[in-house]
Amino acid sequence: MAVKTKTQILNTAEALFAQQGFSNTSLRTITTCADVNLASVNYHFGSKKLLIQAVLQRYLDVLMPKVNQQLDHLVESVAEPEVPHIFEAMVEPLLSLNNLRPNGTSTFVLLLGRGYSESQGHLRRFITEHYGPVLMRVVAMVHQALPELAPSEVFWRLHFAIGTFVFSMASSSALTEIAAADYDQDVDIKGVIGRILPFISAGVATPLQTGNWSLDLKRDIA
Amino acid sequence: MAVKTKTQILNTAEALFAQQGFSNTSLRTITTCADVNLASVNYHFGSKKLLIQAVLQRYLDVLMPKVNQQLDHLVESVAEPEVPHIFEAMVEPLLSLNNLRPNGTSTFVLLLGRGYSESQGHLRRFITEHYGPVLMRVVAMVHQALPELAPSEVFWRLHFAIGTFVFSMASSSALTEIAAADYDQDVDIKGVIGRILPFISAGVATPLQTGNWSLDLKRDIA
DNA sequence: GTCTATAGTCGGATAGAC
DNA sequence: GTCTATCCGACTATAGAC
Repeated sequence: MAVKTKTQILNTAEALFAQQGFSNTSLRTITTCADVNLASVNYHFGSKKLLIQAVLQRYLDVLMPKVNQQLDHLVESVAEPEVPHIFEAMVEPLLSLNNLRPNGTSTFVLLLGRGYSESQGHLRRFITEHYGPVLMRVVAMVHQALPELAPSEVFWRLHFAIGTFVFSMASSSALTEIAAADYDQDVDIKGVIGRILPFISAGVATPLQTGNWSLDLKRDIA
Repeated sequence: MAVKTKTQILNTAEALFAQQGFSNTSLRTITTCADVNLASVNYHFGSKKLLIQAVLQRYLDVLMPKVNQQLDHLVESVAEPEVPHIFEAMVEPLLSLNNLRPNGTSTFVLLLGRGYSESQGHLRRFITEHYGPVLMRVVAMVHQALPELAPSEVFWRLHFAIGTFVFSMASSSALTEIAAADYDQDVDIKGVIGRILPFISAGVATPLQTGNWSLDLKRDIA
């Protein structure tokens, strides 16, 4: 029963964090749902912050090496990988999280989104400290595929892509429901990802606007 | 002093909500910063939830008619409005919120993002109940601009676009922080919107993929 | 309308017995 | 490792004097 309590807490916490967010999920709710004692969280993890990090670490420790591996394969087979190839390379590692745990993919992406929008500094620091090199590599490869873009522009577009991904995962149950009801479609998470990839690839790789967007706008609406 | 307290609360609350989110902003903080009594919030608004709705309503009552008006102008001047035009048409009303109040645009968009990511049901219900028709109109116009796409595909892409926008706004403090630290950039809300528009326009209007994306992927990583 | 004071709730964290 | 019991802080909301 020693190890079991710890993983039981992790499993329950990640589900609740993904559903309700970090700050809206209390340790009391977690321990009640997990059927463990309230004090055991602090015993095993030290604090709520460290529990949050542990929940994400379980996924990142699997995901990041696989992404790195896929990028290795990519640069071996393609001399100059384009943006869609780079994004495609990340899909298989993401989907493999479903083998790790039921609904592992969507859960992980949801947690990632929570980390952003609740903007708790400790989480971002934790991720960049532990998995910085792989993240840097992705950014560098995208930049190499789009040399005409300034580094800051690459930064913004990649975060927009993450935003698209995260929001869609967060709403995916609602979205697939509507799709089923209104369009008679049966779409799973793989299907959603398949629809997102062209969207974000086009967004990231779109050429720079020649004129000033705002000025063009002003003219149109004047 | 009768009306003044009420608007003072609204002004202070919206700034704090935008900065820190709804649940992380206490009535104590609001009333202290507004230099009014703690009990006055419940006297004027009834509850924290209704205060949140009142804060957003002040913006939506100005924004939504303007969006509708811009769409009127658009269909008058352009026979077949394209996707970028439709998105552009929403920018001027958004930016006009800066005339309503200092930093009105960024405040409103931030609030909207918070509303999604904190996913309090009452807020989304409030918005769709009060401003549904204008939202429906936008969907119809985008579909008209992309007749080759199935309605379901339009549905998916518009939600991707919303996701990009909402996530970026909700995380904009985190993003602008990183941009300032790593790229020495000082980006305001107009800059963020200007970067998002080309991204989501390209994503929404991208041609359908000829082959099966997932199968291409499988081949690449096999 | 505005204030003080406080009730009532829920949160994270810990001490100490077992 | 696990439990009970509890501390202490922060919050929403309200009652009642002015």
